[in-house]
Amino acid sequence: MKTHTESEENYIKALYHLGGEQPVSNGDLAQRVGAKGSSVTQAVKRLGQKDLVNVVPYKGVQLTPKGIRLAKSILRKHRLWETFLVDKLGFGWDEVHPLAEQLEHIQSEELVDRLFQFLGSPKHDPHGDPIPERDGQMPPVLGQPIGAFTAGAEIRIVRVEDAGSEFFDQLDTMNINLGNTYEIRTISAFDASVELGSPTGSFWLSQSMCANIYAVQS
Amino acid sequence: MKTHTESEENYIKALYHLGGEQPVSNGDLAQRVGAKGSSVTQAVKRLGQKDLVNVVPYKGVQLTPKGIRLAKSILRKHRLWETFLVDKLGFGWDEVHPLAEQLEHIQSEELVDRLFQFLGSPKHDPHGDPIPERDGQMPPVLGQPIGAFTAGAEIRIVRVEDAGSEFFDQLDTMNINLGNTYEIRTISAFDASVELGSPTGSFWLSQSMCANIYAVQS
DNA sequence: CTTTTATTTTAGGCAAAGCTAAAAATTATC
DNA sequence: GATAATTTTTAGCTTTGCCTAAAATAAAAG
Ligand SMILES: [Mn+2]
Ligand SMILES: [Mn+2]
Ligand SMILES: [Mn+2]
Ligand SMILES: [Mn+2]
Repeated sequence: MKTHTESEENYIKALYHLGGEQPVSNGDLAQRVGAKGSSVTQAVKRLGQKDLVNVVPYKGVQLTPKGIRLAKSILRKHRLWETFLVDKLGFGWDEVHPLAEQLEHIQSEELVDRLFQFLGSPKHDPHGDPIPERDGQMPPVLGQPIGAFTAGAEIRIVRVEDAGSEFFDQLDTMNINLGNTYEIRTISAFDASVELGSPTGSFWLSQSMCANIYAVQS
Repeated sequence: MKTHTESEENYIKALYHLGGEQPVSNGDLAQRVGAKGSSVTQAVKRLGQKDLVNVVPYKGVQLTPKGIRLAKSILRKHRLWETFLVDKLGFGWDEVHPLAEQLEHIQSEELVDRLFQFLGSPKHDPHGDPIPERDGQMPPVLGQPIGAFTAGAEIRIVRVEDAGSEFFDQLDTMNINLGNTYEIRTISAFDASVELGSPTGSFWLSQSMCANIYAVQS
């Protein structure tokens, strides 16, 4: 049960985010971790020696099974900490990501298990993203983009994509939260914007807002 | 509000632990951080450049006011996290120190403030050690060693020194916890061991156990 | 199928943090 | 006060992780 540096873990996380189990290009990885390509070449060489990735020069980098396991365990910690910060400490869902990026590197199986219990064995984090299970299984990725429903449908918001702080601000000012339910009133044939109705009135959501908000029929 | 590396923070913490505001020798510091003297010489030079310590070659290293502020803020985080781990996650008080050594390096004022509130604004950690206030003030260091009381006194355990895991195991098997109250029955003139009485019976504590257990009259 | 463009790797540096071994300074001893 | 023992510093090396600039390779365009 070796231990990894923060940098290593960030590369693994980036690889999982970009490609999942598929190979990722040097350039994309460099962009994601915020380093230069040359640094990435070196870094993945180190990861390769630890059997966390397979590197094919000029072709791409791919997580090994071991790398995937590590990626999921970091993601699990990230999302559990986000849940803690929102549910227990009262942070806004737009504030917790940078903090979770620090907390996700704390190493202790025991701590993760206890945190998980303390939070009531959650399956999804404050943004609706699935929290990997202890054994690596992934709960379902919930919902479809709002635009995918048809007029008349009753929907419940179950997930939002992290589309930056302005997006979260907009959700905030419109009072849109996970769990909210609406009726789909209209879907514009012109610009794909959507009119949502609730007991208290109705309002329009732009196409780009809709694209980042996921819901299920309720 | 610059940010510090984990190594830097560990040196600062070690300096505060060893000398408080007083100078500390290279050797003592090396021993405490688990590095060689030569590494320490280098490290404190770097800390000096950041105005966290004053170095007098061959003489010793001393925290600056800025260094003291940092030391206290790390200690605050350490002890708040220990409180969280014990009070909220149900860890034993003998298990939390290594975890807190990781968590103490998480950087976020906001997180510390919210954690503090969440825990009910505690003044002391699970071992009875004072938690520095937001502004650097220190709550009182509680209690006197058990041997300092006189026979007949009613006492309450308020603090234990971290004297290693065997010490904690011993406390555990003897069922001794913070908050417990006893009567001092006897203090041996021969070996300074102490007989404590409780409603359920009485038992003897060796001198070296007593030296690490602090109590107040109750 | 060349040539141009874009991507990736190499080569060479730098800073943080550690190490060992040798030199220098301090402290203790006779 | 000179010498021996201890402590501290210097010098030189290592690894991680990042950088820039140049060389090599792959992909796109003609
Ligand atoms: Mn996140
Ligand atoms: Mn991270
Ligand atoms: Mn502790
Ligand atoms: Mn530490």
